[in-house]
Amino acid sequence: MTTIYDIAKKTGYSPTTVSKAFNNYSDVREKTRLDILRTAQEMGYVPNAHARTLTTKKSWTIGILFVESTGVGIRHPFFSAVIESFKQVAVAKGYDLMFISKDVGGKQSGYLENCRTRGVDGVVVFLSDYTDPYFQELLNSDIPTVIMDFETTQSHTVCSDNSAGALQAMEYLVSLGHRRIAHISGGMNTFPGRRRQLGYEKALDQWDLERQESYIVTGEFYTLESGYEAMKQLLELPERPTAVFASGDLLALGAIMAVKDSGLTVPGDISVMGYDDVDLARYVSPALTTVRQDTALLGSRAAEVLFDTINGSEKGLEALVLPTQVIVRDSCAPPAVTGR
Amino acid sequence: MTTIYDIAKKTGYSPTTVSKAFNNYSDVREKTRLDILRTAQEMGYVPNAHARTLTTKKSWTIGILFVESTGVGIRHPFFSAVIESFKQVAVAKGYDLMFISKDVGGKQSGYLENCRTRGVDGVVVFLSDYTDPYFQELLNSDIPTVIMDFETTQSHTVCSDNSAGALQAMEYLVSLGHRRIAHISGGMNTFPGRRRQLGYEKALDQWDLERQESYIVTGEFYTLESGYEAMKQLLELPERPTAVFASGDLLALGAIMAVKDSGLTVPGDISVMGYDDVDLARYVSPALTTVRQDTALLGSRAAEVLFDTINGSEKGLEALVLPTQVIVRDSCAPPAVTGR
DNA sequence: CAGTGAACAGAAAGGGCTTTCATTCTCTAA
DNA sequence: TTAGAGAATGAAAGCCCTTTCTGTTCACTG
Repeated sequence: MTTIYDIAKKTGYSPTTVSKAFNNYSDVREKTRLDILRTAQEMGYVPNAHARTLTTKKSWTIGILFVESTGVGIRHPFFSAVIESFKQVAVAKGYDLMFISKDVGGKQSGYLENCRTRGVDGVVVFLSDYTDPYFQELLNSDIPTVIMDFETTQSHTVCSDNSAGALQAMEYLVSLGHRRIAHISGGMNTFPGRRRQLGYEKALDQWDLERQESYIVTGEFYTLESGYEAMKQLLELPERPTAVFASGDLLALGAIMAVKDSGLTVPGDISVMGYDDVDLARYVSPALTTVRQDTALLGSRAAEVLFDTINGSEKGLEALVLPTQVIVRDSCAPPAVTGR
Repeated sequence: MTTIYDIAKKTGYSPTTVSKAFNNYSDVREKTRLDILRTAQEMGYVPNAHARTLTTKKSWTIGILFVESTGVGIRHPFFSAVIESFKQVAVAKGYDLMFISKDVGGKQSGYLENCRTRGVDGVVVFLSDYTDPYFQELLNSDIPTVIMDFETTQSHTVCSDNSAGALQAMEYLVSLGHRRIAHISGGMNTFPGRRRQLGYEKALDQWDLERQESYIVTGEFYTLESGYEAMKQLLELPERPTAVFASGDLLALGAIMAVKDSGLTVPGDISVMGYDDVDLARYVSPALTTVRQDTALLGSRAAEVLFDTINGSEKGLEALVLPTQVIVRDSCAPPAVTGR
């Protein structure tokens, strides 16, 4: 492995000058610099990031903290979409991304410890369970963080406007003429789930819609299966809703299957609306009407906020809330005019 | 930041002993070790991975090299599924994962350079274009690598048996009674695409099926759109195929759309088979009959092979080829008995 | 011609950890 | 009692790089 000492020896300059040449110090003559750079090239020199980090305390590494309970991991479409766009900004600024795990070197520890050990310059956080004590520990630390899909005053946060998104969805359904609209909630233990349900409830007030306890059913973990079960319940109601707003696309797909299985049609008998606009929403039949989150923007804005902090801008904590958009496809229609 | 020197000072032992205590050297008395560990805990000591790497030349980091042309990045379902399972093995063995980009610190360089700079212990490679000169450079280096979805004698490789998978697909179609089977190829410039097409052609021979130039159409980039276009072409053929084997699920979905748009049905008029079994294959209608790759196994086997190499097992190069499986759903049926 | 400042270069001290080798201490056996 | 064997500990060098501070040279200025 070639080091700056080897280059120093070969060129006759000191290691100091070699280092300076690489770091564009002004007190190195251009000719000297070129000489050193050329020799370095010839000798196949590659700088050692660890040695550099050791002295500069800067690792040019961002940690990705991503924990969710269902085991899909990276495959999670929302996560991967956001991270992809985050990554582009990061790479452009010279940072690389590293996954942070809870245990380091086989030993049970915590995120914070792993972050410190690895010396990351910042962390981007995706968590389904924000009550995780290890996460709290990280939050209380001085490591720059940006948290996705959550709100707290302890860190920068970036999320889309879940409540308003739900409201938009409801507005669309109302505009089609629906009055009996049910909600398949993602559950109150995830932040977006809570917010979307809140949006749903706001909508009930706002347009003075029928409010029934039984119109809110919870589908755990945003899975297709739980969406199916939730819809089954809704279908058995004496006063069946004419439309259903599901807190996630998979929930909506499950709901659609349940409707079909019970011999009814979507959107003929029941309209179903999703949330997220995952890839497959356009491919299913009927294509899913849903609320899209701007994942690309979420990722890039998060990156910008984080790098601003890392570079010491004193803007104070940012709580970005990004707008959503209703994507109209084929799973919603005006309610059937039934005997009344 | 607490260092071993701080602990040394506080406990009265030397830094050497402190270091040894952490690394379970046998020449540290148990009492001493416990004393040191407790003090470390109290002082909030966290080891510095960079310092350690600097001396040991081991970073406990695996680089992920993933480059593809279409811009989906991490969202790529095959990639993310494999990496997720790879990651689990890696974390269990104490390694963390880091994305390797082509340019390091804003400067254009190469994967190899970035790997060396970051001092990764190994690399797992996903590339759509294996002729990339930067990749060749890495391949020729001495950094342990495992390459997914590719075969070469210069590195470990892990891929599923694309050719056999295609053969299985064809076998299934033949078993349904099809004789005029077309192929929507992913193109010859990706390794899996080539192999699958090879399997298709083998099948033609094996079952003595109708062989027509025009039965092979290429859908670039495995996109839905190109699948659609490819199918359009096939539909215009004077002697229309009764079944189509597509090299990827999105191609197949596009094909199905084209069939529907032309007023025909799947599988009534034409059977369509995919490859990959992406998540959405089960959700579309008709649910897609396809060939599944065992992504979990691909990832974990790749990890094992790589860690074996890193830990110096001298097993020689491995070229793992994993079996595939036909997943029967609703997009294939026996050919319609047309006027003959 | 002394004095000044710019331009260029290098010595040396770290940064936090590991590892080799030497040293000290404590027993045991003769 | 003492040589010798372990057991326990530590000194010091090294990993590769950055940065501060000092030193030298040289071209000018007044």
